[in-house]
Amino acid sequence: MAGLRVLQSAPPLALCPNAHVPNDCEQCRVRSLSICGALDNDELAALDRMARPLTFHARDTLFEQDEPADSVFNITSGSARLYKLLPDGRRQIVGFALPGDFLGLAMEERNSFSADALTPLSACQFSRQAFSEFLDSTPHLLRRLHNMASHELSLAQDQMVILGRRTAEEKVAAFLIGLRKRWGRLSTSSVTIPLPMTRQDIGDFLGLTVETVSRMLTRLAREKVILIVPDGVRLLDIARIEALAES
Amino acid sequence: MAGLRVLQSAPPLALCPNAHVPNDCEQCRVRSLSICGALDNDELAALDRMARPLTFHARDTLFEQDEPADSVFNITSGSARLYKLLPDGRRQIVGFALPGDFLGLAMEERNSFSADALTPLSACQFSRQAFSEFLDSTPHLLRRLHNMASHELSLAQDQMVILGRRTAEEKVAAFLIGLRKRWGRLSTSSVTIPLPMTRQDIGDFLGLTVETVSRMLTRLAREKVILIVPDGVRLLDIARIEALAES
DNA sequence: CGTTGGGTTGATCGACCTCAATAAAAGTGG
DNA sequence: CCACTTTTATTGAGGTCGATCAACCCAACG
Repeated sequence: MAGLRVLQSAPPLALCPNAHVPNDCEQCRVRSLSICGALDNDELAALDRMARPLTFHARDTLFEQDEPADSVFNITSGSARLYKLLPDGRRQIVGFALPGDFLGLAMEERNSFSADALTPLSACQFSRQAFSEFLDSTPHLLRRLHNMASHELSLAQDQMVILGRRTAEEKVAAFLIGLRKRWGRLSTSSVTIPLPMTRQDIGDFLGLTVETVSRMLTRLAREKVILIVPDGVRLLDIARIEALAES
Repeated sequence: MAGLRVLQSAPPLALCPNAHVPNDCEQCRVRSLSICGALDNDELAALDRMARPLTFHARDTLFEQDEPADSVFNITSGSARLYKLLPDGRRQIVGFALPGDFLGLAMEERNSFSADALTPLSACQFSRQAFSEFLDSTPHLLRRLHNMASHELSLAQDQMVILGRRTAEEKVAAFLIGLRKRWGRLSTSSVTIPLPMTRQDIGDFLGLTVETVSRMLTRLAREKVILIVPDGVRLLDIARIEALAES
């Protein structure tokens, strides 16, 4: 996997299945949110034995588009961007992965997009082969995976509406509301939304240029709808911003 | 289901599971392509007993966004458009359903989009409840469903690239290439691509206006890349159009 | 026939892009 | 800890692609 660099100085960040420290899963902060939540103790132990805990630096590549998909990943902390590149360099970000997200839902031969870390990131890595076999013997895990894939599909269709039929301002508002919802599931209150990605990333997610994203954020800030803070925004007028993002 | 009108003069169009004519499935032209392809004879017979064959006129509604999703459908002939509406009337078509396609992959409580027939259409209808239970007892059908959902997700991500990062001309070219591939799986050769949808529909799928779609098709026709024929287009220069749609 | 729902074409407009400059922040090495 | 570079963010001026507005054509159909 070209460009993949795994941290050697692995601190005990892995919070999920870990081959060396069995049953680490039980302390995993994202267990109930991720695929693992579908498993009983015996199954969790079995999955545990298959898992390799990995950590990545910001900007490290998890995997690249079109390469053989030997592994699937379960993110336990940090965030990543998932993107497709056109031959001429244009980029479309198809999603941002947060803790609890599973990469490799499709279980296809090759990756249909690239993924790299936006922040230091830890994940449980599984051999696709082994995971697929485990799936065959654990139908309710398959059901869980299918539900997650269905949910992803639904989000992708929402994103199609945003990309195809919304103005720049609405796009940015919808993006913030969408992220708020996802962060909300992980932490408690969510008036302050962390933005680990750059303006360029946001633009490539929304089908806009960096400049337009910056202008729209500035405009929202000028109108006291949001407050721009380091590495995030604080939502000051949630009703206004939801009205803009209204679906 | 408001607006749903089922043809009463039901001609023997239903080619899949049929409660009144058992084992019709075996003659179903789309069996191998649809979910049914995953089943052995006994399972097919069981599914058969659950199926209600339905036919719709062009423009009939199959189901509507936000309504309770009591049924799932397997299209056996004809085509449909799947779309989301914004409160102010803007529309995004999230996909076109062709024979063999399954509607209701997500198995959620409510429909996340509306669907209506573009042509006379026949489908096998299943109670979502009953289908879900059947799924629990037939893991390889679930696997099949998951594979189809994964494929849908992948198509949705491709569409995100098209919507976010391509020009009007590229969008139209990519649309034609994408349809060609899908029709090709159903029939034999595919230089002539049926277009059962209007220019407005194409526009709402690609994030363009009717006028722009019309202009792009006219331009491609003027440059002898395509030939516009009644209810479709003929691809004259497939290399050129694939270059435009290049992913 | 008149009507209606597509489809095409032209003229004009504007939302967003492009290009450019500057500012602010984050590394990097001495 | 401070110069220096590199990356990211902001802001402005001007250009362009696709939208909007409007006219017209054509085929289907009652």
